Amino acid sequence: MDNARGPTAGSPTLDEVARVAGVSRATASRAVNGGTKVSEHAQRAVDEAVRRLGYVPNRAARALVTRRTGSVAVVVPEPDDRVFSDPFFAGTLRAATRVLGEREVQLVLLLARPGAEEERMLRYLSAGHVDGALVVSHHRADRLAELLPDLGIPCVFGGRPWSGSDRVPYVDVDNVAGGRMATELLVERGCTRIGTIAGPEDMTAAIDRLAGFCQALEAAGLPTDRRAHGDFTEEGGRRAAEDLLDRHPDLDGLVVASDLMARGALAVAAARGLRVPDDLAVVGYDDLGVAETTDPPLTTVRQPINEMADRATRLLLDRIDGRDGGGPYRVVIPTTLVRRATA
Amino acid sequence: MDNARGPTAGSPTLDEVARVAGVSRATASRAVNGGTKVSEHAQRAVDEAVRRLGYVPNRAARALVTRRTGSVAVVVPEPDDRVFSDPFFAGTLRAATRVLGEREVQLVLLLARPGAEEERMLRYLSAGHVDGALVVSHHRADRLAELLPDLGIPCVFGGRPWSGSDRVPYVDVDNVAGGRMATELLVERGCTRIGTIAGPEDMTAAIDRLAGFCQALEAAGLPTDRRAHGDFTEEGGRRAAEDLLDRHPDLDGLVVASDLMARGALAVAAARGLRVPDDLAVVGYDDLGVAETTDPPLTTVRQPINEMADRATRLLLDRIDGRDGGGPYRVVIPTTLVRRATA
DNA sequence: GTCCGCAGTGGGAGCGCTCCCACTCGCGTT
DNA sequence: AACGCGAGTGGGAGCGCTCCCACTGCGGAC
Repeated sequence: MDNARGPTAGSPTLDEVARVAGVSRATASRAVNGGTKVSEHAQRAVDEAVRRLGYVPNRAARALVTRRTGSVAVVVPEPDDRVFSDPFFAGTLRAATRVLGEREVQLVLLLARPGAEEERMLRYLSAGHVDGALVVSHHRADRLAELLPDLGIPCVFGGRPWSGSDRVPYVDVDNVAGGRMATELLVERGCTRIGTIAGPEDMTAAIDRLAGFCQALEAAGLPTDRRAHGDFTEEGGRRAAEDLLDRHPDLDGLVVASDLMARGALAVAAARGLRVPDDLAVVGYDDLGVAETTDPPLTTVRQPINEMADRATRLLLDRIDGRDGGGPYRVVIPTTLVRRATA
Repeated sequence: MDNARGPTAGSPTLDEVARVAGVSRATASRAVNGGTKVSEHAQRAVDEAVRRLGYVPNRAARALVTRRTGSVAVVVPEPDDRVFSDPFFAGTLRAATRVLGEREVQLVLLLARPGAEEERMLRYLSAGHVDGALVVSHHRADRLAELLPDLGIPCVFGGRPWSGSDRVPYVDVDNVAGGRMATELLVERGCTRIGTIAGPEDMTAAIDRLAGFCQALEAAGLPTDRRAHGDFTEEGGRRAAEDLLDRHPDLDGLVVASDLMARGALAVAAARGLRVPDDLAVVGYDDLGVAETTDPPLTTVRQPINEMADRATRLLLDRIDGRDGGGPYRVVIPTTLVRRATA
């Protein structure tokens, strides 16, 4: 059971680099990490040695002394298994990967359902195994926004957190404005019996979009009580649409809090023989790939998910590096309306 | 710019644990890591000290000496941004997270499009930053199956790899049998003009399903040339169905290599006024959530994705631990047919 | 001409851990 | 009574790195 081919078989160390370059280990170290106070001559020698030996710094050794792990966690406290069916995650993960990759920071994925897994996740985060945490898809029930700041680990939320919004930095899209824009479009179109399929009540994005919906209707002097809630999935949208249309068969406008749900609603409308947009105008939310492919193509509110994740990740990196005093910090990104065929 | 509150502020070390427990650091270490050769008395004292101090081992220090990082990479060499829209990933990631979590191994997500990002990914893997790699969604163009074994890092493929299948361990579902079963169902049903929407030609899963399709048709003495290819997305399925039905309007049976594509095909059939299953019987592939919600509900081949990812992850862990000689190793998991309304 | 300052350098300590090895001690064996 | 032996223990080295600090030259200021 000899574990591998002896001790340092392979991986050259900084010592070897130093020897080959004819300098001390300290100088080699300085040369490897952005050469402050290193003569041009020494720098070249070290670069050359690194190249020849194929030297790669040992992350563990470096982490031991710097107390930095060079990795950040993407935390997904999602009770629902279908997390990934939401294109929101794809975009977030992809953008985070890119930004982190630029800086050679590794992305550790932490998937945890509330309960026992959440326990372990918190333990993990507080153990200092990562330098920071990016929290995505936060729900009211997970008390992450309250707990994380006390863990002493830098964190940034994607989407406005519950309760802790004064303690925790976050990047969000302007969901209130988005909900308002979607609704105003229907008002301008001449709809007067406008309803909404809102998202889950334990997510701030859903609450905010609903608030925007109400604002627009109140401004137009229209009632705001035609509502149903879905869980951001297509099936949930279908059920909510059935429910809403049963209760309000005279609906002529519908604001849906996600494109996936809107697709479900479109199917229900078709099944009931409602022509879209003539009988029922529909506006979705996301524009992350599904809106183009619905039938008819969905008018929707675009979330600049890529920009959002990008900003959030950079903000986290900044905080890890101690830039920007560590106070709360928020970025709100505007949304845009994308007109297609349903409204 | 004082970085945090001094050096060891907080995190107790093993030394402190040892002191509190009244034993040596060596004994404390033994007690903390599965207590071999530790007296019951000492074990209790250490456990107590760990609890009181809230001790958590420093991963970096441990990694430095054991030459183990305690993390594995999940490699997704996916050229397509829509990776996550495929429920295949959700399942894989979720199962891997669970298995890895049990052992306190962290999951590092490596997303890399072929090209520059792939370069970096390979560099990363060879630098020994992770103990092993689980490769998911491998394509012919990424030469991972050839390159990885030479990197000296344990790896397991989810799905049969191209070319390197003799050098690389993998876990796969029996796609040939799955394709055959789906096709046989249509044959038994009495269909005689059976076509297929196959997956991308650069993925083994697609090739294998197509092979099963051909086997079944040949056994029944039916022609196998009614084919179109899609990219496993709904939109791709739609396009392929249009194409296929344009070329063969008389089709009475359709085997589709993924449920998402099948949904697209169903939409096309509906648009053309074809009744499913009476005019056109359809069988999908996956049963990972979308098959239940199509209209009508899709008859499909179930991939035990959870079991597959579970096995693959455990296999990887075994190889990392040096169990099972390190030779090639393959697991092929059977699929089952799930009958719903489309065939 | 002496001295200060500063760029560049190397020695060495030490991060927190594991593991090798030498040691003690109580027991059964000869 | 002397010995061997194995279970349990502690000392200490060392993993590969960074960073503090002391040192060497060499230029310019006095």
